[in-house]
Amino acid sequence: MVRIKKSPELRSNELIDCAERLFFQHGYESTTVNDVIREANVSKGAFYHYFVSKEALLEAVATRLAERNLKELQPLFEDPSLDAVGQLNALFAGSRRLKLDMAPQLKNTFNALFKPENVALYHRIDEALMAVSVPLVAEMLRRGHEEGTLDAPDPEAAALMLLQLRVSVAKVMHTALKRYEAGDIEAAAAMLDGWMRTYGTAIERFLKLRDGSIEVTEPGFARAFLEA
Amino acid sequence: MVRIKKSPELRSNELIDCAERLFFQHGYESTTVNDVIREANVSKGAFYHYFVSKEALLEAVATRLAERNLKELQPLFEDPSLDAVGQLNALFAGSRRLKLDMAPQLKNTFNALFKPENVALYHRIDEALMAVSVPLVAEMLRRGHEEGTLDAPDPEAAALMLLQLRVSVAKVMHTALKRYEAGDIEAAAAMLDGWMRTYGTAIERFLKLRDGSIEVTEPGFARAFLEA
DNA sequence: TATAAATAGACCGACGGTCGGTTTGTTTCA
DNA sequence: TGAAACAAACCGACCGTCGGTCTATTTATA
Repeated sequence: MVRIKKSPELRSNELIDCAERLFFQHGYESTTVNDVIREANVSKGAFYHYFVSKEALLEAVATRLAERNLKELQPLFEDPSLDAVGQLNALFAGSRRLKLDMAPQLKNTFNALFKPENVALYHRIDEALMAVSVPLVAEMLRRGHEEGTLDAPDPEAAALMLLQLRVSVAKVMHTALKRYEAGDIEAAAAMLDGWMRTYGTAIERFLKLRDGSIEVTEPGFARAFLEA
Repeated sequence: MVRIKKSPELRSNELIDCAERLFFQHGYESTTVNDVIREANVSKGAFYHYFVSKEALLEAVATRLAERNLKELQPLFEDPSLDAVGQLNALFAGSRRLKLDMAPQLKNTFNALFKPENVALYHRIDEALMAVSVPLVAEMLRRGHEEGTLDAPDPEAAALMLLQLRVSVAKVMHTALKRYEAGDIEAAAAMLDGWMRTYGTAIERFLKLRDGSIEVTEPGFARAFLEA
């Protein structure tokens, strides 16, 4: 094979690119190191020069995903024109926009992430996302508590719990998606919509906000997402 | 090797016994099928006669664990002398008793379950526990809503969310345990106690109960558990 | 030109899983 | 009654694949 040399960062990123694609496409366990190096046109020696193990590659994928997520969220949390509740709502609004824009990829991602052979992938990504999100949300809750716009005893704990609740929404999005694909469209949309509302209610009550102050979803969103 | 024949159920349970022990002791991934059959004194052929894969064995372990959990919880949920809030508190009280009684094993379990090589184990157990718990809790919430002792819109969704919150408590128990083992006893106890209180507050607020009606923990519990 | 980083790819051992065959118990029927 | 037929349980040698290692070679750079 011809010997090609590239800058370390480039190579490393190419490997992570391939891995990310393959992991989501075929699952983490079903993707072999040989698959990755074939796609990336790299020898095994080169691969193990950059990553000590397949596991390390997974971690790199998860970390990069979380970092990108952080970069998107960061500005929102630093916006001084919004109070904490406004930030939360902006977060959900942004999340909705993103979900609609990237619906096809996202659906694919969900399907991949919840496959049993992908628990490792799911877990690592969740861990990485939590690691970057908890401090951000905790800080937001602290500010909101000081402003008096919400009531969050122990912002750290509350942040983790709020983010933990997010998992239940992800779960229900997945089952709703399955149901939609099975043709049960009405039920799927109704379920997703209802659960997202309940999620909003849970947050409102937990943070002692008045009813309706959190807008996790908006009329027609569930359906629009499913049909996108 | 001498040929020993046993009733299928016995054999199968022996295999699950060994697997459970080995999985928790050395981790799921580090435990090989050969390890299991060696401990169980069974040939490979016999093993694959009972389980189609190593994965299937893991599922069996998780399912049995969840079933046992269900058997312990079932009576409590059927106790007619308690209202829904009383049931919840009884649940937490029982859980505390159990935690103190089995503290050593539980600590070991926690350490095993949160090791990175055990995500599959963790995930499967969580899934199995959820599957048996959600209907129970949902039914309890429905009853409570009818009684008027609590306010749970959409009991199914609320049940899943409440149970999802439990994960954050498990996470904090693990970190508190680590901190305790590192010698930071005061901080560990304070952290665990505080977070459990926050968990209680979250539940109270979500279900619109009056402050202090949910007793997730009691004075001195966190410390007692850590020192047990 | 010396040195270290980067790349190549043959190779290894362990692992999950398969397969052909044996043993044991149970059912069927002359 | 007993032997033939069948099914379930069991055995362990074997296989293909996979993550990871190793040695050799090339390339950049100081």
